[in-house]
Formats: sequence, C-alpha cells, structure tokens
Amino acid sequence: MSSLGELERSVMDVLWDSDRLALTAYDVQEHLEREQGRQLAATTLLTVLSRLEKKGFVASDRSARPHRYRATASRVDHVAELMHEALGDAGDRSAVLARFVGGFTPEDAEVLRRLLAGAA
Amino acid sequence: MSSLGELERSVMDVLWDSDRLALTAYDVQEHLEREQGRQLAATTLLTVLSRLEKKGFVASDRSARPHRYRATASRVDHVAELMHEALGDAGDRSAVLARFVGGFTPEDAEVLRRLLAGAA
DNA sequence: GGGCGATTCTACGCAGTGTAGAAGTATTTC
DNA sequence: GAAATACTTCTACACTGCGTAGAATCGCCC
Repeated sequence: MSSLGELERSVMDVLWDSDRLALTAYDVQEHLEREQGRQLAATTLLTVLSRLEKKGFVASDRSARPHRYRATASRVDHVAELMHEALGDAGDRSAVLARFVGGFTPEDAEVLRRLLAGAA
Repeated sequence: MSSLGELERSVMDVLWDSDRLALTAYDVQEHLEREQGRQLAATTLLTVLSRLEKKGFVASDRSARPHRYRATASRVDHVAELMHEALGDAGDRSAVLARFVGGFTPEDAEVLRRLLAGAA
C-alpha cells in the first residue's frame, strides 16, 4: 500500500470522520479551515482528492455536480491493514507479536483477550 | 519515526540478519551483491549508512578503521513499534484490534492467546 | 612522507507531495 | 440559447527524500 503525505492524511481524516457521507472538495476545505485553521485553495483539495483516488483511498461520485468523494475503506480497516503489513515482513511473527503485546496497556490486553476468546 | 526507503530497508535487513555483529560498509555491499545481485558503489552504502545513522536506525563504531555499523534496534523492535504507531493514531483502538485479529491465521491467534494468558 | 584504502562532501536526477493558477467544461439563469 | 457562474481538470513549480556515486579529503602503514 502506498502511503500518505501529511495533507493527504488530513484529508483522509476528514473523510473518515464524516461518517461515510460523501463530501465535496468544498466541504473538506471548510473542515480543514474550521478545525485546523488551515486555508487552502479549493483546487488544492481537488488535486489531493484526485491523487487519493488514484491511490485507491477514495472513490468519487461524479453524477452530480459538486463531485462527491468518500473513503473507500474505514480508518479502522486502513490501520489494521498497516499493522498486518508491518507484521507481514517481520520475519519472526511470534517474536513481533510478543513484543507488540508487551507494549500494551492493560485495557488493550483485556480487549484482545476477549476477542480471542470469542473467536476460539 | 521516519520511514525507510527501499535501499535503506535492504541495508537494515542485512544488518538485522547479521546477528548483532557490526558490519562494515563493504560487508553490506558484499551481502547485497551476493543475495540480491545488486551492485552498488561502496560510497553509496556509506551514504545510506550515514543517513540511517542520522535517523537513529544504526550506530557506528569509528574507533577502528573500516568503520563498523550496527542496527540500534532489532527488526522485531522496529516492526512492533511500527504496529504501535499505527494503532496509536487509530482513534478507536478496540475496533482496530478487532479488525486486526480478524485477519489472523489460527497460528497467530494461538500465539497471542498464549502470550496474553502468560501476562495475566 | 608517499601511497592507498576508507570516509566524507557534494551533487545530480527522479519521484512524491503541497500548493495553486489558468484553462476548460458544465450548469444555471434570464 | 447566450452570458454568467460554478466546478473541475491541466499544468506547473518548489521542496524534500532517496538512490546513486564521483571528487576531495583523511588517516594509517611502510
């Protein structure tokens, strides 16, 4: 999976936080302005959204005129995939998992324990 | 954590596979040649090693003359850290963990179960 | 102290990213 | 249906990171 630049990531965050609604570039522009005080030209957002679409992170609906964009996967999916990817070229999976849970908060551990119990 | 380019990652792999031994740039050069058929100038490896050092991935011993370089962390540490990092800016940790274990092989699940049992 | 191997400095080209104007295309409105 | 407006695409530029390596320098050994 190709990774994201900093603005690209911000845009994805806006889309991910939008509860599956498809936003227009102007919506995204507004969000960034409001939440980060970041002023960007509309064309900038359009460019970024196009690049994200080419990378497969967003899909667009171009039937109506202010085109609408939405994330193709949820943030949860994205993050979980990143984790699997890292684990994938780790060599020793068990060792990595051990180190991974070693860094857990007790809450994380509890969550995982429950998940694994359910799946068994 | 800054991330690694493709050659940088290859070099780290060589260092990680070297069982904690500190290698010279020439050692790395040889490994890459032998294992990947990749022919690189010695200076290229020196440059990459310097950059890796600046990023904190390697440390060097410059007391002897062909300087020696070793990884500051193990691959396992590195990968586990990447995973924690991803999880860190995930928003909903529990949801991510659920998705994460959803993609597990049964072996992974078993390994984790044991790890968590031990830690309890 | 000259030679030679090792290291650092400097640099170039390419790709990705942030940024946005100019130019083009669709939509609305009268 | 033509003008005004709104939206999108094209093109572009600067900056950074990375792969790559030659030139210049350094330091050790004989």
